[in-house]
Amino acid sequence: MQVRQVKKNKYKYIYEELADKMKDGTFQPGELIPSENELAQQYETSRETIRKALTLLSQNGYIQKLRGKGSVVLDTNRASFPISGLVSFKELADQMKGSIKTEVEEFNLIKPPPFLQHQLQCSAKDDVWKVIRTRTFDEERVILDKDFLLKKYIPDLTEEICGQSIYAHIEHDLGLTISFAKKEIVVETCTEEDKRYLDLNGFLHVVVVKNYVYLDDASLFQYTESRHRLDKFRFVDFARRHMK
Amino acid sequence: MQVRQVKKNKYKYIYEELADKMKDGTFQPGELIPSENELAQQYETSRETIRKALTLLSQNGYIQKLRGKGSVVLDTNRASFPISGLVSFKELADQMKGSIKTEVEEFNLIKPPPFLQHQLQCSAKDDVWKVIRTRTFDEERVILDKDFLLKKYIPDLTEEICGQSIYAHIEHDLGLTISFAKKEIVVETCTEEDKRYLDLNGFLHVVVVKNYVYLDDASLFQYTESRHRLDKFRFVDFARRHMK
DNA sequence: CTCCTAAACTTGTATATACATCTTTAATTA
DNA sequence: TAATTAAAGATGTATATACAAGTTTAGGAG
Repeated sequence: MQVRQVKKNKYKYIYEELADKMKDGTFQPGELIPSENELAQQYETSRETIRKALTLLSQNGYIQKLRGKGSVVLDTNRASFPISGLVSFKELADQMKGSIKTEVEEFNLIKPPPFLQHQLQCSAKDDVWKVIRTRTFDEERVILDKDFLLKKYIPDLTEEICGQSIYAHIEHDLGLTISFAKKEIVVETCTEEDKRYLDLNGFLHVVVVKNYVYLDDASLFQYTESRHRLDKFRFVDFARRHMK
Repeated sequence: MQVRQVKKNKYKYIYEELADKMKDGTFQPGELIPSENELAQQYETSRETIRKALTLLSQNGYIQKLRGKGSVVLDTNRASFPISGLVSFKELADQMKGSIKTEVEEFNLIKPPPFLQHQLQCSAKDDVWKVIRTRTFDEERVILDKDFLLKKYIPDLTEEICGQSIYAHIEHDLGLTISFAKKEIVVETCTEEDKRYLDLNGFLHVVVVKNYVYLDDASLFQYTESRHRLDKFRFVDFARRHMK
């Protein structure tokens, strides 16, 4: 247990620690975790701070709060449960077995055509990084990622960075915070580009995940199309109904 | 403005009212809403209560909180934005144009085969409602919904209810609260059942949305497969990254 | 006029208290 | 013994205060 700064993120620390205990099995699904008052004593903090941590756990599908009873641990073991969207390919790949490879097929700076101006809500004069990458599982290219990033937010992008993780560069190197995304999933017929870059195995359609990604200050900085071969697509999500 | 009960849901009321103001355009995207202290004065409440309402708005994609600046209104106008999953067909249909029709194709009580026992985490002796419905848009049957509900939670289901909205029956008639769901989206090759019930127009695959739906007390009561014709499938989502 | 600084305002975190509401347990009463 | 009641314990909501930390504004120094 590390030293905590005075007024900073105690509840996040508690959230992380409790989440870890559920992931490593210290808390088993179906069990009740200690009550809010007990936890407040254990962590030498107030009940409200514990409640903030538990609210986070509830939102992310770790627990269900039962009024008058306690907080029961939910079953989150469905293989590699991403706990809701916004997981980059790199993060996903880290959790998976098998041989995974990323190849940068195209990398250049462009002036956005009209459709991109619309998607990125930018002008024709803005510079945009265009990155096309393929993702290979078991010697098959099954995902085509088309990334468009505004240069005004990401000034220094290289082909090497794209071969690793763009998100890591943004968050670690640039110190920016990716905050939220709007996601749309549809199915489209394959384009010539899909046929050129992917091993389609005769499939005529791809699942397209369109992502509009925003920074901390609510500025849209990236539009991404992730094009998946039908048989290799899978999306899992946890959703609460009334968001209380 | 209605009378509020003493210690009940003031922050939810404020959340609803502010959300309405964003939906009807009183607050425009890009604008800053009044500060927390101003809102606390307007609603004659404490800042903490306002903060709970704003946290909800943030989680549901209505606003972005900017430290030191204020809360900016996000653009939620992308046509019929469901604001994250768990939207039933009935709720969705209410928002859409065109002729939409639901037809109950099968309705009976069964003993669950092994695969269903696994999906619903129940025993072979439990009674399960099996409901198969088709959804028709513009004279084409494009969605096949296969619902399996545990009778011990939903004792009195009728074919009439299934023709309307099962969710409304559960929440209004039975007074139960649907709390959360785990969702999985994959693509599968069409089954004979798909071909029998849907107008597939030559498509060989369907998008399958598998839903595990839970009640308030964390009990799993429903497993649903929603099978969509490829060209009619669309899923939109709002997701925050670090869930703070 | 320009630059810098300090004040004012904003959201973020931590703590404390009070009471409501629901569940479970224990005690009481018939 | 059985049913009812009361108490204890759990989470939910509302309020208040204090300070931290980021942003903007206003004012002063040069």
